[in-house]
Amino acid sequence: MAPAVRHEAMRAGNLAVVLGELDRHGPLTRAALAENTGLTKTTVSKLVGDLIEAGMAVESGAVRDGERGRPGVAVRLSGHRVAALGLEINVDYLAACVVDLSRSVRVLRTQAVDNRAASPQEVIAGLRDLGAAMLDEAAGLGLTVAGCVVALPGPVDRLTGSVHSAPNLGWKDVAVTGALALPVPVLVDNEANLAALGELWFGSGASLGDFLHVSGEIGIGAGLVVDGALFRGAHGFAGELGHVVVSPDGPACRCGGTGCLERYAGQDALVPPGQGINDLVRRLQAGDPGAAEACARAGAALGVALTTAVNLVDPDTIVLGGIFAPLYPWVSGPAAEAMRARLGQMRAHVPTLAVSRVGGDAATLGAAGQVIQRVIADPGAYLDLTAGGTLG
Amino acid sequence: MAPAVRHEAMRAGNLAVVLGELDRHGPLTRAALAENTGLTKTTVSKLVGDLIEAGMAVESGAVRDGERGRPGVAVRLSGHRVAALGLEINVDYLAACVVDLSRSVRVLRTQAVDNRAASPQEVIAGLRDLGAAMLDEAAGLGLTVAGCVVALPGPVDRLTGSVHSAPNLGWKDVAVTGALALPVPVLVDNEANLAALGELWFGSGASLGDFLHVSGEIGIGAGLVVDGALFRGAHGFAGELGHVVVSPDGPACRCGGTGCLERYAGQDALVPPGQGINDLVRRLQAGDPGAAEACARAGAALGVALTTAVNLVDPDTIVLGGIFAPLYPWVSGPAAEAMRARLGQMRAHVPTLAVSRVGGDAATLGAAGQVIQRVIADPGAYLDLTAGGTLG
DNA sequence: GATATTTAGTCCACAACATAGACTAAATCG
DNA sequence: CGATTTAGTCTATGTTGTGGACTAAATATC
Repeated sequence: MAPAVRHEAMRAGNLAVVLGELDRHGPLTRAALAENTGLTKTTVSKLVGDLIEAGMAVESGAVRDGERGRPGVAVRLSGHRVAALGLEINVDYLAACVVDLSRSVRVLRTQAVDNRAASPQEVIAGLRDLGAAMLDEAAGLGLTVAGCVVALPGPVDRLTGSVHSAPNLGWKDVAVTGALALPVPVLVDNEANLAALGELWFGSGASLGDFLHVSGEIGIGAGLVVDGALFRGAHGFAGELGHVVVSPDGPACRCGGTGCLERYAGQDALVPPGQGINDLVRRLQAGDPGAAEACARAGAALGVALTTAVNLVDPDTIVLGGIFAPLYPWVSGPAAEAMRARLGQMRAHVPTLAVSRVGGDAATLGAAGQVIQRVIADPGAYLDLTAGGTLG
Repeated sequence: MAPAVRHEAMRAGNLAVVLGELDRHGPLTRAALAENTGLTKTTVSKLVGDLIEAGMAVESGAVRDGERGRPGVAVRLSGHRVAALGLEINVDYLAACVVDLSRSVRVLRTQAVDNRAASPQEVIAGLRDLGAAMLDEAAGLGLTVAGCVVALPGPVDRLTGSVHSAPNLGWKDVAVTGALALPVPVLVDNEANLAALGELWFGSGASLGDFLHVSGEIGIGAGLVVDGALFRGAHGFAGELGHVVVSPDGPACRCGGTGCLERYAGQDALVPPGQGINDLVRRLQAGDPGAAEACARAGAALGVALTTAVNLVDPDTIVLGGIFAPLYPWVSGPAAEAMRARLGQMRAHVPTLAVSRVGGDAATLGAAGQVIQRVIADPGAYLDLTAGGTLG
């Protein structure tokens, strides 16, 4: 049920309206904010005052809109006080970043580690060290970290902060949030979900409407962004594109099914064991016809799965990330062709394919971005956090 | 952007909180409402007073909770004043219903007409007559109709109230809202979407969480309900289950693709032309092995498509409606088996299959229910409508 | 260069709403 | 019958946004 609306909720709501407007439509004067939000100038002035005091907004010089009249003072999001920590555990690396309220990446670090060889406890200990170092660094920059999100390659229970099963890591029933023990609130989330959000906030997402972001790795995941928010499904396991059935009589998959997309377009289907995607790209660039053929087949299978996804979920755009980003020139054509052939007659608008603009850091950035998003959506909850903050 | 929160919005929000609580948790005393919503007794009393004055709530006798102390007065939704009109245009009938605020069906009427033989203008004129008759009848019952939703078998543009293309009706670019010209606000929506909502409000939906409702007819549509609201996708065309690819090399489909679910489990794939579903059911009940075999094949194909849907969209339950309701005993087994085989290993919870409890009226009822839902979600917008209302 | 005009931002009296707690009402318990 | 308990109302108060008057700072016009 929607919570009762009290006076404080009204206040919090309007703070969010003003901060959200600053976030979306750049620097604005108080007068313009009043115009855009429908609030009075008086109210906007008070709210902006509070945001500035909390270090979430700053004045940034006079602005003449060309017309006559007294010039206004531009107000914009401030990146000087509030920040977020993004962490990522993946098969062969740990990553961390600090992002400030204006979504500038202030620190970004990656550690190559073979996490399959280590126990979950060792991996989490390593992540804690990395996270703690990032928090120190953030403090050194004068930043107060509002929270932390951890990206994991597998389905997670966000309520308990634990992983039921992450086959790629070899994890089963690992409690992450508790074990991490960082001095900020911690949430965990699925890597594919966060990569989609990373694309939304740090890639081409702002110019996209609703989109489906495909994270091709060993498994193939997808994140669906609708109205600026993730669609998670009833249990948080939506977006398992890798196990969409491409051909019911196809080869057996590790999920127990047959003919899943993963068997046609996952990394293991494209690259012989021991090699990486870069090897494949090199062969493709050298003009190896067998490699091109394999990619075309994978692209066609991807196109079938995406057709199905479009029919069910109706995204506006489809962004290919992960291994499909470097393979885009060889994969996207056949995929788009399959979609056009199957969808073109029924739909006025067949979704466009696009490459991911964010590289391998999409999930890490999306993790931090999710905290920032939360702050912007409810600044009232974070005013205290930062009021007594560092220098300023 | 979320609208600015003004005083009136606070009021409207709390009215919705109270009315929503009454809707979900049955008759409650003012004290219990205060407890449940977090509002004070004073505030609840004022809000309840307004709701009673507007005819949206009534007091209904004293209540002793068994304990001692002064007994409270139970307050519940009132069905005596506010109502909604649901209309449906389908291939071979028109239907209409009047539903009151407490979601009781007050009038329900169906007219058998061959709408393929008539022009869209004639069909809409017929619907207008039916709708106007229902409005008269509602007025006779002392009901004020807050709005109307029209269910159509095809994708609609809800903003303009028009149908781009409804192949089953043979319609192309028909503006419905404008042509209908009823003296209440009119919206149009897709039949499969509304059938899902019909199941939510008039079937087993209340006990379900998030669910996918499959409407099998000549085409196969689906509506996904998440958090009590429809998931529509970017353009409102989500849920086209009928064109999910079951087998990429399968038979050609009228959509231009190949191997769509519709070709395996649509009405035309199960029943020879000229016959209806009832004929098939009769053969099945008589023990016709060929018919049972055909249903099993259709069920298996449905299971493959549903597996894909579960992977992408993660519903909690799947409700089979339309032609799959009478065929449930013969179709659900193979479908469930396919899903279990493909999903059981990965997922802790494989969605349950269930039969629709609402019959062919699901979409009509869902249409009216959507208006009721809107009133309950924002009673403030409808207070005036009913304040000067009929007798009382 | 002085004055009018225009736009930005602040100030102050006021209105809308929810709150807290005192108060009245109506039941059961002893 | 009085004590206790719970429901509901009443009154004074607090928080928040509003509207319009006011000040500030620019350009346009004469």
